Amino acid sequence: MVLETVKGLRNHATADGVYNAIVREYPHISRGTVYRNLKLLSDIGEIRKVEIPNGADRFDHICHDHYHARCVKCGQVFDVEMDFIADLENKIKDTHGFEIAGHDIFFKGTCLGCKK
Amino acid sequence: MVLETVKGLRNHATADGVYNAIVREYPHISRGTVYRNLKLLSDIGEIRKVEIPNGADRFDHICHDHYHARCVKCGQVFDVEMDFIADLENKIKDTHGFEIAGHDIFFKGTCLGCKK
DNA sequence: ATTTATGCAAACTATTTGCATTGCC
DNA sequence: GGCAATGCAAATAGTTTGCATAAAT
Repeated sequence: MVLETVKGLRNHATADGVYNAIVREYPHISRGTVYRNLKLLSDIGEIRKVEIPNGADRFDHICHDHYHARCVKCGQVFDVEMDFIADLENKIKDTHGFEIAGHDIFFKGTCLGCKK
Repeated sequence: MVLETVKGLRNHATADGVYNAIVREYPHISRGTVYRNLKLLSDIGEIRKVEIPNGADRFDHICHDHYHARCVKCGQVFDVEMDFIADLENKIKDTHGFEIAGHDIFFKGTCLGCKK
């Protein structure tokens, strides 16, 4: 049910958003269960956990690798239409032995709604 | 004193790290004061606050724009030796009205110490 | 019956804030 | 005296966890 909900809410739902969506139909569910299942689902790769700097984690149904933008006013997270730079880590001059496993890019700014 | 300490600890200190460093010499200082001064100093641009996905904020003395890598095992944050991509936001195909103010790149992986 | 998941509440981490108090010009 | 900075504790947000109960196999 958590999986269905994450897929349904397309907008990078927070754990709390998922909980709120589910609790409307199943008032007995607890936050603990939501968190546990979100963790489980992202561990097995059914959904993706997007860790946001200075903000609650977001959960998205997996599609392609992509970047995110966060509005500094309302905190909403948006997908960024930009090609994924698969070879970005090759641009690092010296990793000093750090073994890179991946990267994320976050843009910050003001969303359309908050500009008004 | 908070400023001195952030400059002294070069390694992206957390607020707690700054507090711990100061409290050794001034046992009376409170976390609240450290947080308040860290905020103040980063607001006026004396230090830089680096907001980390899924981790405590880090504070650094300002130098150039640069990216960070975080070890998934120990949580330590490292500077990445890579040119800053000033025009990265120009690669976005359609911002949908989102006004970009800046970006950050985070690499994740395993540091030298934790690989052993 | 035995494993597994759930609800609930408490704990935890990082941070902010209200408020009385201290220190300074 | 008056104003800003501090200490302290409580409040907050997001998340995890221990444990007894309830489901599922």
